[in-house]
Amino acid sequence: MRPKKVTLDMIAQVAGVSRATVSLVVRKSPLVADRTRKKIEQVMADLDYVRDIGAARLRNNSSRTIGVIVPNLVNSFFTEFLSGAERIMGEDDRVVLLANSHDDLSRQDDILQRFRGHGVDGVILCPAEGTEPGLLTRIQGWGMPVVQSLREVGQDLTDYAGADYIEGVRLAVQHLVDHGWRRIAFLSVTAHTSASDERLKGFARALALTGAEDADTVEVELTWDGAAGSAEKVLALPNRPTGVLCFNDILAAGLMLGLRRAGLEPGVDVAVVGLDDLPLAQLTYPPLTSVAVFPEQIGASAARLLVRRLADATAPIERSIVSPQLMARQSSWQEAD
Amino acid sequence: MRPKKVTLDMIAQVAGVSRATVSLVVRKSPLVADRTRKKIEQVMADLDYVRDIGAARLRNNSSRTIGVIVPNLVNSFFTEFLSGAERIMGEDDRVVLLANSHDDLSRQDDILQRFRGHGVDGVILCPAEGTEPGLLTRIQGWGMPVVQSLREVGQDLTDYAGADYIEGVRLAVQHLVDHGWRRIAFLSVTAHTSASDERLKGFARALALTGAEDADTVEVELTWDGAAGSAEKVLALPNRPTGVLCFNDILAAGLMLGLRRAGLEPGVDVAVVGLDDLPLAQLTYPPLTSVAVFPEQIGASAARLLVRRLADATAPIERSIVSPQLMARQSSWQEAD
DNA sequence: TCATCCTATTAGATCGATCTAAATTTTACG
DNA sequence: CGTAAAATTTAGATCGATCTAATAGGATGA
Repeated sequence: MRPKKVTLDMIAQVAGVSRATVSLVVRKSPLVADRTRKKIEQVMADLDYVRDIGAARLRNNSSRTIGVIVPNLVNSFFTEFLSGAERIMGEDDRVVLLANSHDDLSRQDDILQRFRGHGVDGVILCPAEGTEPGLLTRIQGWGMPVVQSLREVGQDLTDYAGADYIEGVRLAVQHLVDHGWRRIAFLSVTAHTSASDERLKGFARALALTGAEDADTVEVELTWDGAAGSAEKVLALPNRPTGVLCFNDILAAGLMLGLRRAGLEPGVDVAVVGLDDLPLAQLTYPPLTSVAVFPEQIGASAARLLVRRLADATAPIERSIVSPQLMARQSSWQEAD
Repeated sequence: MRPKKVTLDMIAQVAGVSRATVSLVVRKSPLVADRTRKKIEQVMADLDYVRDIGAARLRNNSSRTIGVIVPNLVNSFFTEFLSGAERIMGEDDRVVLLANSHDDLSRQDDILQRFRGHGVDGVILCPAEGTEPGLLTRIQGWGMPVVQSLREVGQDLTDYAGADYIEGVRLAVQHLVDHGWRRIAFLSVTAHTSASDERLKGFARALALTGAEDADTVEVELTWDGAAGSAEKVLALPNRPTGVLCFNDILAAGLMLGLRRAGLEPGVDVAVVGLDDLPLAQLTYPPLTSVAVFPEQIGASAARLLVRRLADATAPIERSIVSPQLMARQSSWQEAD
């Protein structure tokens, strides 16, 4: 029924050479005479040959496959991240195995085993909440290179690609202060990862640096309900803030809606600033001031770090940090109209 | 350096049985005696054995890998779609290869070749703009089962999972009419795929069905610039609409901003309705009335269709259509406040 | 006791490409 | 022309699991 697969042997047969020679052509070795190469390439094209990478890997141990594990996929942040990683891997003629840990440790373990069984060459991991540094060393013990991204566990265990949220938060706070919003609160999330720690740390530093007044930190869940209820909590702060910096744009958008429901005009009565600059930041009303962190670029960097490590397992550990950029919009900066 | 890989042979050696028996245990065959199985399982656990699926596939032709090709990844619609597909495949102990065609035909071809080389068991394809039906039959000629999703090319060539946009559009138009917005325009995209055709067709039908007045169709590019400029075009229509139905929520959100910039209040002066009900629909101001199409479910359905076809290549072709649901919000339905 | 039928296990070939080491052909040069 | 050196090509083993067909060891029944 299904047409027999075209193999190296067939090509060899038809071209009148040995399997080994054809293999050399496939791998673009310079050892083959030009005339021979031409002839073989012709036959390959005629028969529509497709090299079986699985079989190749069995012998030479490179599957040209890498795994990416993200903790969720509903946030479009991760989509862009993936998109960047996929792009670079595609350029290097590799393929991306995708999996979603849902921030669940045992699921994350399952995925790693599955990836291992599939012989992936390496992994880009955004560790699930609660991941222990031991996991990283265990993975490396399997001979599987890892790059962490967006979140980090352990100190200098692996290469890392991420955003500079410390600087991002500083930009945001500086911007608020520059526009006269001096009593600032931070709207954070209940889940604790290096991603939230970093922002909190950045917030403390930025306050010190700018001399702004700390109106405290509020934590909500990173869900629609959490976002919806955030305004209430923020407005209940004893020292009511004039500006609020949010963990990400989703919370910021939710906060703006809540403020409005409470009769306050975002950007006029209270300034709101988000982080990440997702596409939705441009679509809220008023458009949301946010700090762009370029997830596509982070994904691409993570991929590049992994490719580099695959080429040289002994290279020194590297960190690639993408610089953030403030996108000032009307949620913090009403122009006279 | 890197610890030698644990193979079936080693397990066999240690357990004092043959490789073949161990293989039977791995595949959970009932042919093995209980005592033997126990012993072998113990050894596998002790040595941390991981079955090499690539090697297995070489012999038995199932890689437990499927490919998913989407035309872009920045739209969070596709993320949710992916998330659903990945979930079902994970449940079936399969792994997802992800690739992004960027709606580019030659890139789509490349990806298919790459997938072929990796020996994927099947593909979920959201065909790039301009894909010919011939491609589908070609893929099937390779012996590679395909499920189309979200977009469809050709008639009943493959299984298909998608949303019922005809009904979705009907719901939206009916809703507009019910709330007194009777002169309705459709804001579409310049790229023509089955996805846009279906919505346009649905629009024509819905007008006929509800007796609403056609205020014409406007096409813009599905980009931020396109969305931003859409209001101008809509307002320039000779027969200025009182309600606008949009291709998706991104355009709808852009349109609302544009309307506001032109001094019109969305939901009061002009009703706006989106399609897809992305998370951002709840975060715009006013919150956007939209038709939920449940991309996560569509992705899951596509995956289920593919799993089914992998099990039985001769099964009749099936279509799985998820029913849409109207989410009424304030962009079309101001309550007195 | 022996033929028969299970049940449990296994030897050996096999999937498709790559690697090693050796064989063959070509070229170069005295 | 002869032979060493260089350039090409190749036979055969190999990666790790699965499949086929055959085998060993009981249990059963006549």
